[in-house]
Amino acid sequence: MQISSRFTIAVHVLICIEVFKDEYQVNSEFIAGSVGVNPVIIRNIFGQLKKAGLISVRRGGNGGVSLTRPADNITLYDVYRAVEPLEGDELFHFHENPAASCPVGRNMHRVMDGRLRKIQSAMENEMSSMTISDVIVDITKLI
Amino acid sequence: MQISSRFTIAVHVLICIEVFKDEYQVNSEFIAGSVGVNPVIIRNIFGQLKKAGLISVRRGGNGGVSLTRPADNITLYDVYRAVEPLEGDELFHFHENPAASCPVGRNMHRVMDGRLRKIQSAMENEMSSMTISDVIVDITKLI
DNA sequence: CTGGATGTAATACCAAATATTACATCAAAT
DNA sequence: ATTTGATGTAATATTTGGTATTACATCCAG
Repeated sequence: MQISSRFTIAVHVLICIEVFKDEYQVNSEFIAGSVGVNPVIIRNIFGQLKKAGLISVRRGGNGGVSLTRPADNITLYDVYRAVEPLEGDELFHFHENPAASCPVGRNMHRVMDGRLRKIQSAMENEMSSMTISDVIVDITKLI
Repeated sequence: MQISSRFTIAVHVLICIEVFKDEYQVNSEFIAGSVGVNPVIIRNIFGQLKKAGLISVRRGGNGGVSLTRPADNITLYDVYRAVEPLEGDELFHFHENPAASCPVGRNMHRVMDGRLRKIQSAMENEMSSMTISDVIVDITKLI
């Protein structure tokens, strides 16, 4: 199962906010145009990014969004956590009812939990090493 | 979005095959009992593990399954790949229609693909470092 | 031939992602 | 204060995928 596109959309959102902040009024409609989705999708992501403290949103006629901290202080992991709320922060889903009567079923969690967490951490650490600023640097070169 | 329980179930299946091979006739019904799911779920996973070359399945009255190679030569990544068929092997899902007219939308893939792949590789490398045998060693200690 | 296992189609249900409409709410500008 | 234009969010629909279950065809050993 894939990680939903909300993650890449959220990255796209943050990049737009930073790149176009001086040229345009960056709002949900503007960003929706760049991403290619419905503005409501963007607004919902606004809500998640706001709750995570990554952006601040202004309502009203001159509304729009802006970053609450420098782009080099926002990692891809921050974004991931903001928009992919996993139950108990667990990337892997465990089958619910292993048989307590079976020596294997009874111990599956004990032997797997640590390993699954290690796998998940490897991924999260890699995400933590990349910032929105890094991505903007690369995209600016291409523009 | 979580990785489906097929992965942990498949690990459970392989462990059962190895641990109980001398004591019981290990078939879909037996394993389903240990995992706590319907036998058809197990049979479908049999199909995926078989296609990946990890197990061989015998039909008929004395049917059942067995590993095709030593448990220390089956990594968690092998299992993951067998049962989580991702489109184009991509863990992350990209929004489909970024605007070609926008300098950010136009270049999102170029600047993100490498990073996403690096994140995914970190996870896959970690999985590759763990074998079914490792898990069995731990579970045997607990039994 | 038959019993017991796999293989798999068909179906159902549920949850989540995504899209869309509609409208309440809010803030700034006039 | 009214208007304008933006966010916030509820409601709904569609689609996809995971999971469960039944039914039955297929196959193999004895």
